[in-house]
Amino acid sequence: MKLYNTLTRKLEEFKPITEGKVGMYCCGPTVYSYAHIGNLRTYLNEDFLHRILVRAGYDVHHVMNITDVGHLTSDEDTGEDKMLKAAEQEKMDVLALARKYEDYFFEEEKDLNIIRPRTVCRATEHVQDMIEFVKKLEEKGLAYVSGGNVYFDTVKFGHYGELSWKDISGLQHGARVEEDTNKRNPTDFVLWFTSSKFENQILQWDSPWGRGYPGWHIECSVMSSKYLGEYIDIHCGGVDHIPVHHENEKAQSEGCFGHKWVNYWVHNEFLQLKDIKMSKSLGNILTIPALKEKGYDPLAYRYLAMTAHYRSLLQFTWEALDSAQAALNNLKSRVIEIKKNLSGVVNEDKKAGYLNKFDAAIFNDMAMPQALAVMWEVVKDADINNATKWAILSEMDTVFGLKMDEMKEEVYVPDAEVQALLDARKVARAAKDWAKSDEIRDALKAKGLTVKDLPDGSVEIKQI
RNA sequence: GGCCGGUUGGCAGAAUGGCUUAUGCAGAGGACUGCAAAUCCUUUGAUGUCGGUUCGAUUCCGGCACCGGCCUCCA
Repeated sequence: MKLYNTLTRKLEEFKPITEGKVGMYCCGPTVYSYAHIGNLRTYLNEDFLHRILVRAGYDVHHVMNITDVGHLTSDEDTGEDKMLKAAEQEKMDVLALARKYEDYFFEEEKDLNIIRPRTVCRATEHVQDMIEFVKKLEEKGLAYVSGGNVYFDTVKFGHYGELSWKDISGLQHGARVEEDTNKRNPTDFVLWFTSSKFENQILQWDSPWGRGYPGWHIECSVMSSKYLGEYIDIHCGGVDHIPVHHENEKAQSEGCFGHKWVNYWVHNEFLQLKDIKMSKSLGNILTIPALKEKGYDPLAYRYLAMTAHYRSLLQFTWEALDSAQAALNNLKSRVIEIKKNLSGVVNEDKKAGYLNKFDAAIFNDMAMPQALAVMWEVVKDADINNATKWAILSEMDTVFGLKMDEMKEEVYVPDAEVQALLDARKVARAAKDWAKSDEIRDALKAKGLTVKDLPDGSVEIKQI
């Protein structure tokens, strides 16, 4: 399969380090608040990648970190600690807060049918490993202590800036952020904090440099190498991570290991809300529970995410979500119809033809919109039987993850009151008393029930 | 200030040097229905702008306009 590699800015043929296996590390959430649907677009895209790799026959070891250690809002020794701030606001212990939002996060992922990574690792449970890692960097002369903190020396590292194609000399340092005068170079970043102003930071550990806590980037280098080794096939994250977080992870990892670290860097574009930039720090977040409350199926959001390529900005509008929900509903009724009668022989030629077309799309840098178009072709193909359609669709759904196998007619059982209304309407219709019939239909509609008069004279009733 | 990306029908969003510019939703017409709903059939509709290259450009190149991103934390 082909993947776009941020490092080379090119589409490259994917080749695993070990035949048949893929090690994939994805930056996970910082658990001080709910994950919003923008965050989740990235995790959805990573789920598609995971599923596509599985379809390609790989044994995928998917690792995701949970950032549950307080980290500053910047690489400087300034700013505020987001976790600590949230914990104060919610009057909770920091760790309890982290667990709470971690649980919420996986609930949302479950609603979106995202496969849980094989390894989920928490930063707070790997602090000793981080200390060892920083010690190695220190031994190699790539770290220095200044003002009590330990910093990574990006100039000594030698090839900093490769990922974001950043020219260090051209950076306007301090233009938008307070300068940390402890640093030797503007791009240097903290590996271990001891002298930050957060004396009441609850999550602190002893270290050779004093009591403190780790810098933000170190956890990813440490945990990824712990679970995947020093060579990683794919590293994912949002595009926002390219210039700082991933650049820093890469520098410290390659500095520590002494060789190339990640073969393919895959970055997801943002979801964009019209007129609003949604971010946790601004507090204007839209979450899966919020969508559910408005009556949307979380899988409608999953569907929406599939309609755009992962490297394009996706404009989120309520109209777009409505259209995704409508498409999902239509798909559901089609799938239910298809599954009602699966007798007959599968047309293997047609099946192979469609799946080849599908694979061509997904293996070409995850062209999910095109894969969806192929799916609709199958659904609407009048020349193949249901057995063939279902054989194709069920395979496609291992990638789409729309739970097609669970789609079934929802049987509505009317209560006595509703049944009485239905009986009364039946009588009215038999007498051709249309006014009365319509009146009852409106009354049922007010209760959230739609009535369909089927051609055979029976009545179908559904909850809206 | 520096560096990037984008502009496709009503919305979202693919693709492509020429053939009907996917797909979903919405819209229109018809069948069906007492009327609806659902379904089925049919169907309208788009490449920001000005130039250039070319037999031919939505696609390649350049100017302009507008939108967005990054250089701070962020998926």
